[in-house]
Amino acid sequence: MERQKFKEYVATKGLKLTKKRDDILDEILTTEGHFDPEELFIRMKTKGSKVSRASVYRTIPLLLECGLIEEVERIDKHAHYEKVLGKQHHDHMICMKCGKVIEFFSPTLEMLQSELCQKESFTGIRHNLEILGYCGRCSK
Amino acid sequence: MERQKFKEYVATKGLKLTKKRDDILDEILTTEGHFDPEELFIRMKTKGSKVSRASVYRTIPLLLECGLIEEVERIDKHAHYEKVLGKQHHDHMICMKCGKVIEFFSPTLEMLQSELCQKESFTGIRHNLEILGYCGRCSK
DNA sequence: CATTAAATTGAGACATAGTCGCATTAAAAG
DNA sequence: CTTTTAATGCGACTATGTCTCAATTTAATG
Ligand SMILES: [Mn+2]
Ligand SMILES: [Mn+2]
Ligand SMILES: [Zn+2]
Ligand SMILES: [Zn+2]
Repeated sequence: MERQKFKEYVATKGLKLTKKRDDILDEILTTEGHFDPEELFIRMKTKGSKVSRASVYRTIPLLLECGLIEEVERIDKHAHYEKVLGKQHHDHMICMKCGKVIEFFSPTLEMLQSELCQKESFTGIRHNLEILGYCGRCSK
Repeated sequence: MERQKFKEYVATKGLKLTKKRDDILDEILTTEGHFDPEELFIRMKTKGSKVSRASVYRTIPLLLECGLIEEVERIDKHAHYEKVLGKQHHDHMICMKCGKVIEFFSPTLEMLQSELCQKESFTGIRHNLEILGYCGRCSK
């Protein structure tokens, strides 16, 4: 069904549904958790794919635009994404010691943000909340 | 008083309070709003300072650590900072069309985040919330 | 199926942000 | 003033991402 969504998106944009784009989507769909473009590219290469780095980087914005993936963090100078799939939107807590990532979702938080946007006459499209600190294990 | 704080920080760390570090702090203190390291460096160069790019980049983490500046955004692959000075902590809404940045602060939001951290046994140190969308003018 | 126009691709050059090693210089302690 | 230690500038280097362009693929049309 993700492929269908992508196909439709690509069609409405007058773009072509190519084998390479499909391969990239495939690899992302079978990836659990967060990923970054470079790592994705290397993984595909390792598996024998003939895809190029440029194509990986060029496909990511398309998948973002049609809502199949989201940017979740931008740390250490590079972007990280995750597939949206059945997952509902969530934000992240990141442990500065061990790197553990805790995903959380709070309807109250989302609501509050809507209110804050309204107050500023701002039309919020998306947001990114990262809480940095120490996980339970590392706080000790 | 900022210089004093920096001086103390530097002392406790066994570092030296050099003229260059002082110059960089100076330039930041006279900067209104957000800045990025590259722009700061160019500005200092233009004003005739002999400071090097490396020193600017090396001083920023020190100022972060002692709480004189904060990282506020990481967009377009590069980091942006702002001085903390009298300003209270706040988060940002960023217009994806005109680039306008709206600063806001909500005690409720801060409180809620504390609760969420507690629920996850997470010790939150700092956070970064960016809401992307369209400002009042650009929503029209 | 063949033709064709438009989009996509890979390769590698290029860009940008930031980091690092090392010889030289400056700070501060005695 | 001397000594020790840290900081500096320079430029090379790294990492992440973007761009150009010739060659290829797609998909629409006949
Ligand atoms: Mn996630
Ligand atoms: Mn701000
Ligand atoms: Zn941890
Ligand atoms: Zn705007």
